[in-house]
Amino acid sequence: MPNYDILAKSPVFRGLNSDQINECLKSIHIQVKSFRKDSLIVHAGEKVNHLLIIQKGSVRGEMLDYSGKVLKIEDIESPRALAGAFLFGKTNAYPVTVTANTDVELLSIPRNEFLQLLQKEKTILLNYLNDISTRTQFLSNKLHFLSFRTIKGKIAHYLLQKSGNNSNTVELNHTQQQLAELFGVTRPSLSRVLGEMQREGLITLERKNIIILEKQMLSHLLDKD
Amino acid sequence: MPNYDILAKSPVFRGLNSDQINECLKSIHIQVKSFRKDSLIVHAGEKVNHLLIIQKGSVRGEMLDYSGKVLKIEDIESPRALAGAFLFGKTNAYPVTVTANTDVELLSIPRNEFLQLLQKEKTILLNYLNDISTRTQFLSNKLHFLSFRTIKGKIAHYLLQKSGNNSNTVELNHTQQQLAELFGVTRPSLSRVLGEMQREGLITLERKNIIILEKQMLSHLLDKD
DNA sequence: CTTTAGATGTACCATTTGTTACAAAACGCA
DNA sequence: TGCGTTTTGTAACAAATGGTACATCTAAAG
Repeated sequence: MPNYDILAKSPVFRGLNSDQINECLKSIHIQVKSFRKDSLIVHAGEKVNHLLIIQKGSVRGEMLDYSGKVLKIEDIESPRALAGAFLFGKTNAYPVTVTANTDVELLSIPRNEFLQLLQKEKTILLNYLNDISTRTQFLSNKLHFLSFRTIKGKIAHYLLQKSGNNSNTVELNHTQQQLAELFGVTRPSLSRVLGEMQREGLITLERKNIIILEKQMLSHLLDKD
Repeated sequence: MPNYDILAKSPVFRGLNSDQINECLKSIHIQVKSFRKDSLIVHAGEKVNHLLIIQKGSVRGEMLDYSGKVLKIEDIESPRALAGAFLFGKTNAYPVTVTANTDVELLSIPRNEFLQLLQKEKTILLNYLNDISTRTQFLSNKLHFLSFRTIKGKIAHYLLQKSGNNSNTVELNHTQQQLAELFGVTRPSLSRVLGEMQREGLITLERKNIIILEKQMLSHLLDKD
């Protein structure tokens, strides 16, 4: 049966208390499904017809390649929802195969019932819109970022964005290793290019800071392409 | 004043007839704003507080770089909406500067009023969810695609996706130049790699078709990373 | 102050891709 | 068919990045 306290923390029901959620769910047709550890929950390519919210446990999403080998793994934990943006839209199929990491309980809401919920409860609607929109914005930014071909371009973009219009100092909250992963390049390559840019007089490297010396020059790196 | 016939074709109001749209808009507070050709409509970074639907004319979205130079341009034409996914979500600011290509009329709906509309009209809600979701899915796919480092990997992914499970022939609807742009690489590089893959016995190149010889080998190219 | 694990700088070479240029092939059209 | 345009194949070189290895530096723990 539904655990309203957990659901109250989920991205969809956030902002409602247990009683309100109880009230909402009473009027629509829902199911709670249980899965044993390591059992298959959804297969990649299956149609998405229900909103699935993880009420208990943890699952992993695995992208299978064409030879059946695992490509990427993302863990999704207890109060989150599965593939929110795939409930609507054209494709309408799970992009990943989902497997239970632990014993799992899922709250399953059919798409049409969920639609009713969205119309009835403004908070849920807003939550859901926020969730999808935020993801879209994130992907959009990521894509823009990856569109810079060279490492130098990515660094320039990153620094200019971080520094804003006034400051010339960027504080690094990440290690070079983390930055490299963010940029999709290897750590030594990143380090090398940072060194080059310092020798060229564009920036100065300090412990946890990077000081921008030639903002003008940096922005010109972004012109091409 | 609102042009209901045009709006009936917009992604948001699709499926409703002019009368129904008229009915919807009567109950909420909307504005129609006019802009002269080449005038500034929104500046990048401005808060998105209204859904803007282009009722007449065409606008361009320009991403300005840090030195003030134009980076990319996207044209948005008459029945479409501006920055739909940015009405909600965290960032909530226009990612582009929007300028009028022609004389333009925009239907402007405040976010809160639009929320009411979403709750009242199921069709509009569904339209809007479909729109955002489709964009999210598109971006998600694009990102997955770009995550393959090498040209060979991208080709392999492209061919396997296009061919499906049964067929071994992929019909090309694009020139190499178009494919290269899709992959984000130069045309000669693409051609070279295609040649290599043919010499390696993975594929056979024909005029408008590519025949997959070693599906197994192709999929193994996607394993790493 | 040492110790030690993690973070960083850097060097060397192999691969990959971009750039430019040109020739051959295919295509469309008069 | 013949001509001009577009598309494709390919070569030679430059530039960028990856992979690996190792030395140095830093910071936290003792």
